[in-house]
Amino acid sequence: MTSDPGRDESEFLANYDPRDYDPVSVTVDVVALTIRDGALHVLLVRRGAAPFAGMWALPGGFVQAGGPLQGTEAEDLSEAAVRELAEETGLSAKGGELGRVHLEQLGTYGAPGRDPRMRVISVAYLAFAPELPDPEAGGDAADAAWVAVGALGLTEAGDQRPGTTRRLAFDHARILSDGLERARAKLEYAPLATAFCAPEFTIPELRAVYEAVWGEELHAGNFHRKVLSVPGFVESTGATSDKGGRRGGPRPRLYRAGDARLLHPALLRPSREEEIR
Amino acid sequence: MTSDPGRDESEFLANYDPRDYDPVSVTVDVVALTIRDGALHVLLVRRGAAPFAGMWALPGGFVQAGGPLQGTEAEDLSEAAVRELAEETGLSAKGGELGRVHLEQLGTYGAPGRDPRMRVISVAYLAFAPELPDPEAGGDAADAAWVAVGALGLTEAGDQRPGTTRRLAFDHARILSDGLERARAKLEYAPLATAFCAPEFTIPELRAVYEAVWGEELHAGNFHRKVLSVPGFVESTGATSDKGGRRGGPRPRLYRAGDARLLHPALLRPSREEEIR
DNA sequence: TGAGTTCATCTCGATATGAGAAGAACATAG
DNA sequence: CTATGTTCTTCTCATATCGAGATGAACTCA
Repeated sequence: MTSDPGRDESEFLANYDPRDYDPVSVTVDVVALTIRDGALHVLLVRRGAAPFAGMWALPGGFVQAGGPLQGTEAEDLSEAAVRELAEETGLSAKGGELGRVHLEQLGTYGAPGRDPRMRVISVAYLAFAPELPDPEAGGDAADAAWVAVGALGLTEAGDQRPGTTRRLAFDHARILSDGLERARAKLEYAPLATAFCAPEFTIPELRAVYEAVWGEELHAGNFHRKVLSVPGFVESTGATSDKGGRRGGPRPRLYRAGDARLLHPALLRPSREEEIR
Repeated sequence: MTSDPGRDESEFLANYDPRDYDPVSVTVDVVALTIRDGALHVLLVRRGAAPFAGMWALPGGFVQAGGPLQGTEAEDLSEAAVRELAEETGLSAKGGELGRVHLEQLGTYGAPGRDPRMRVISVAYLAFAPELPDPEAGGDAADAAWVAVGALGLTEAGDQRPGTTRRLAFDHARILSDGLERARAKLEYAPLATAFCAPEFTIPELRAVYEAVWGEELHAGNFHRKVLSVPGFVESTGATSDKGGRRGGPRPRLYRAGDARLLHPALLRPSREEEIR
């Protein structure tokens, strides 16, 4: 050990040349989920450039490292996720459509060969959004659309069933599968379902979110009792919706998201018994 | 769209030069946890080289990109985690001491400026190990040791309290904090506590794991009832420990880990009420 | 031998859950 | 306008789970 590590360090930095190492690129990909027409949808872009040109993919792109070659500012990973989402879909980031989305890190995918160009490490993010307008393609994307998750033919193994029309590029089928499983699990113990709703929502709307994500119907009475009994999940606005349901029924009451960060006790999905082993 | 995307793609790859981009490095860091003397310990190395020479850090290092400059094989991220763990601690990877550790991805940290050398993205892994021998320093590490987590003065904000002797390099205090919170949460619904134990263990030993990770005492009778009632958590060996407890008591029975992947119903920690808001 | 500790099991009240029922409010077809 | 069917909201009841405490037997140590 030296008595002056500070000197060692500046000396080290002066002699350090990153170009002596094999290059690795870092990208950010986003699994953005929303509910449309009662079904879970994911935001996809059609690739306009190689590799995998013409195939569908999660919105994403390279992280701006910050340096002289491209003259870009260094950005944190979550900032890169929001930027890519905005660039490739035409949705506005700050205060606009993307202002109310919940964003969290999903995982990082770095198997050798997952990108034919070079060694690419992808940091995947998971986003939950209320119903948003149709996206407009931008950046490298030839097209962009909300696609029903059920139409992608995802298998439990993270693949797509043969015959599925919209094929996903890279290992994005696996990333999407992981994101869906995370969403299903997290709805149990976190108040995330409200992120899919408008600022004011009804209990039946909230139940529709759970049913869309979990893919199974819930007991309306028990769900209602449960949501109101979990402290901080929702709070009443005192108001009532101005219309009844599409097929009849009384006007439901309106609620806001509460201040709880965890749901206790949790809302467990009925089908969990199958997954235990 | 072209009618022959394959040609586009090979053409693209021929013209593609990664050196046109600002460089980003990717490292893997490991939060390796174990129980020693009834307390939770984490594996740390003392840095021998700049930056942060002399400070303590999580074991880790650069991912081998696979390329001509260094002549290394490309490796997946989890392989890199095991390799770094072995290199810097002298523990043997395959079939040896590291053979029985549980490894999972924790998260990725990429804030600009977190490494003074250059833009570095760190993929953090979380490892759960039964009691292992003392490590031997290797690679870039000047020293390596199991350190009691309680002695590091971690705050909820991911910092270290002033006056703590062992200072952590980079943002490793935050990474460690995140790893501990993941461990605490995951013990609730996954049979991970058995990963801290020998192949055969007693219910009181399992309870000691929960108490060490959660930092609170549990009701022995209720814990016993609960563990035996969760399907697939543990299975009886039929045998009985050959000694009683250190301070008396009957000889406890021996169990093995069961085949459950999720604990249902979960074992909820008593103190969770404080974290809800 | 005696005192103190621990394992393993049981009891009891409080709480949570699943399934079903019922009344009131509403949309829509006729 | 009326009749029919749907939906919201609240109940009931049986069952499952949980927290707290108690008990007897087995064991260590002084």
